[in-house]
Parts: sequence; C-alpha cells; structure tokens
Amino acid sequence: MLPDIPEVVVERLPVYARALPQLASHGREVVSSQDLGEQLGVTPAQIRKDLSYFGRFGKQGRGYNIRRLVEELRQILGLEREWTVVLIGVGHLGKAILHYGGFAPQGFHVIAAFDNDPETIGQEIAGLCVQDVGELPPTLAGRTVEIGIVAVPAAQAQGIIDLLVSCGVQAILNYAPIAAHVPAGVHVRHIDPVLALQSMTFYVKDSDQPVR
Amino acid sequence: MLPDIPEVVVERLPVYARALPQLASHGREVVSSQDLGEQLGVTPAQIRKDLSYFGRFGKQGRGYNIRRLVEELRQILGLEREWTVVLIGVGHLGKAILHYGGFAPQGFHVIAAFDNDPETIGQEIAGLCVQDVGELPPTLAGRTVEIGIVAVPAAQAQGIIDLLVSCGVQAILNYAPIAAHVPAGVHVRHIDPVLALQSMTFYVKDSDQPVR
DNA sequence: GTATGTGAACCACTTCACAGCA
DNA sequence: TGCTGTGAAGTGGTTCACATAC
Repeated sequence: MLPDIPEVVVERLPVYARALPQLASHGREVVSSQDLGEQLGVTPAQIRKDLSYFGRFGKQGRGYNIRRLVEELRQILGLEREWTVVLIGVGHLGKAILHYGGFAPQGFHVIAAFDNDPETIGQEIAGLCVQDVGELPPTLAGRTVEIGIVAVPAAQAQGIIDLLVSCGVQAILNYAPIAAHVPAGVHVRHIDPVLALQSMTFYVKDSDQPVR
Repeated sequence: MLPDIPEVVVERLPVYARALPQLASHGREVVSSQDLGEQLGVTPAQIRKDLSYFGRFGKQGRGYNIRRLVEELRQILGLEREWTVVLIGVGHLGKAILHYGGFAPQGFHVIAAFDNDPETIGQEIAGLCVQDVGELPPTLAGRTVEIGIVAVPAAQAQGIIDLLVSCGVQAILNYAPIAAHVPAGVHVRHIDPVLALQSMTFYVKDSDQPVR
C-alpha cells in the first residue's frame, strides 16, 4: 500500500509525535513545519517531505492541526495499540529496565522477565516474578509477544536473540554490546551508551580547553 | 589535518574497535575486511573505505593486524585517554547509571552527581555523594570535565544542558526525551529506548502473526 | 499573503571494480 | 594469488523552489 518508506523517515515520526503536544500548549491548535522544525532542529522541508509519504495532513496557508497530526502519526506507527514485551536478563541493567516507568504509559507492557541465574529466578521485581529462561518458549507459546528486550551479557546475547526469534518475536531492543544477527523481517534497535560516548570523544579529544 | 570525515564513519569506528578483539581469539592475529564485515553485518568495502580516511593500516594479500588496528582506532577516537564525566539527575534512571559498571572500564569516570531534590542530595550512591545542582558550576570550575550525562525530566533537560555548556562541557549524553539545542562545537548523543520501540512498531503492526 | 506538497536538483554516503602490493 | 586502498559509479536521502490551495 505505502510505497517503500526510508527507515530514517520512520525513525523521525515518533520524534514528531512526541514534540507536537508540547507545541500545543498556550492554547495553540495549529503548527507550521517551520515551527516544528525549529523546535526539533530539523528543516521544514524535511518535515513536509516525511509527512508526504503518508498523506496530506496540512492545510496550505495555515499549517497542521496539532491534534489531528498527532493522531495520524500514532495511527501510522501503531502507537494506539498496546504492545506486549518480555525482558531477558535481570541483572543490574535488567532490574533498572523493569523499574523504569517510561514504557507502560506509551503502551509497552513488560509481561514477563527471564534470567538463568538461580539466585535471580523467583525474585519479584516491579511486580514481576523472574522466571527461568527455559520457561521462555512455553510462556510465549500461549500469547502473542511482539517485542523482546535483551539485557544479558554480550556472550549470551546472540543465543537469546535467536531464541526470541524462534518464539515469533518480531522486534528486539538490544542492550547488549554486540551486532545482532537476525533474519529478514525481524527488527532490532541497539541501545549502547558506551558507543555513544566513544564516538563523541573523537570530536572532543583535540579541542581540550586550557584550565582557566 | 584529517579532511572532513562523515559522522557516520566516526560512529562506526568504536563498533570496529569493540568487535576486533573477539576475532582475535583462537590465536588469530590478522583479520580481513571480509571477516570483520561478516561479524558486524557490514560490507567489506565499507570497512576498508572507513579505515582509509585515517590511514593505511592493512597489508595487501593478508589483511589487518588485529592488535595494531585496535590500537590505531583507539588512538583515533581518543580512547587511550581517561575521560571525566558528571551526571545530572539522580532519580531511578540516574541511580541505575551510577550503578552501571560499563563506563569506568572504558575510561569514562563519573566524578560527581547532581540533583535538585533535597531528599536525594546528600545520599551516597555507588561511592558518590549527590550534590546540589547549584554546586555544579563551582565544582566544574576547578577541574576539566569533558562529558555530561543528563538524566533529568524533560522539562528541565534543556536548562541543565545550557548549564553544562556554560561550564565548558563539550559532550553530552542525553537520556531526556527532548531534542537538545546546543551551540556548534558541542556534541550530543541521545539515548531513548521509547523512541526505538516506537519506530519498530511501524514495521510490526501489520504483520501480526495468527495465534497458532 | 502564507504555508503545504512535490518533482527536480543536489549532496553524501555506499558499493563497485580494479590497480597495486605483499 | 589474495586482499587492501581508492577513484568512479551508483544509490538514497535532503534541500530547493515553485505550483497549489486556503
């Protein structure tokens, strides 16, 4: 139906969807690509082009109705739905993810957590009882789980990802420091603060300011 | 000195630097762009092109000496240095960041943590006493701090980023869900798991597998 | 007058393909 | 023979600029 949309475009849509309600304060109902672009550090042309892949949501001479555009974007992205998530790896990082309050309000519900450490299995964390990773396949067989969050050590990550894929999980948020291999049709995003720091140091290393 | 390097290239270098030692196991000393590419899901041509921006590190007919290449990459990226980091925002997320053991081994040392909540100020977390954010400027005046990690609520994030920039911080790792505005010469990377999930749902939403 | 939507022009990154060297 | 290093070709995404619509 929709002709091939560049992935970078899809990745910008949630940014737009999130920024728009902020612009709605002060009783404003309409926003121009100019306004949104300034808010986000993006060119107005890019915003218009991105949106044009999906339809014609604006009015010439006026701009975009904020509420309407947010709803369109959420529809396009599938954010009106609720999503079911499992977490694998309940170490320090996994515990922090379970306690993180940012997923559920956006419709991402962590319904089970798994680990392979006998000490960790059975613990209750954020209202969830940690299960043995061996129980993952039977647990997922019953219900539809679209998303897996991987927070295991690097050495185990590819194996866990393979397991998730074999259980029908279609999207993986990978916190492990490896380049994941997945079959076509499975989607991966990588969260890696160390890599982020290590690419910034390239730009900072030369320009060391003298101590004043 | 080095002619303009695309930012995407710089972002891939740490990935190469991290993957190489893994290939060194089994007593191997040399690796080809082919091997590394397969490991990382990148074309061999891209690896060779990326490296060629910085020098000629390989030997025709053989490949790259792993140890040598890792050292070159670490030198290029400034990873041989130690880096000084401050954290602002010691809520759930900030605490998790302080407990995270992945920064220090890579040379990123969090030397101070700040918050504006009287309850949090004074707490000792991971060996660090949380300071009032008002103490940030005097604390940074004395020493060189290159990197700031921002883990405050969205509403306060831009203000904190401005403050960091005014204190001479040149690189910011931003966990807050906003598009940060910084002057030229300051570098920002954004960590946002919710955005990552929200762009994957676009691809998953239609292809919902039937429950078997 | 004002801001969208969009083909065309432009730019940047990726891939190709082969000369050059071990 | 094998693999690097690199100009050249190709691809994909961004920006321009203007016709169009309110």
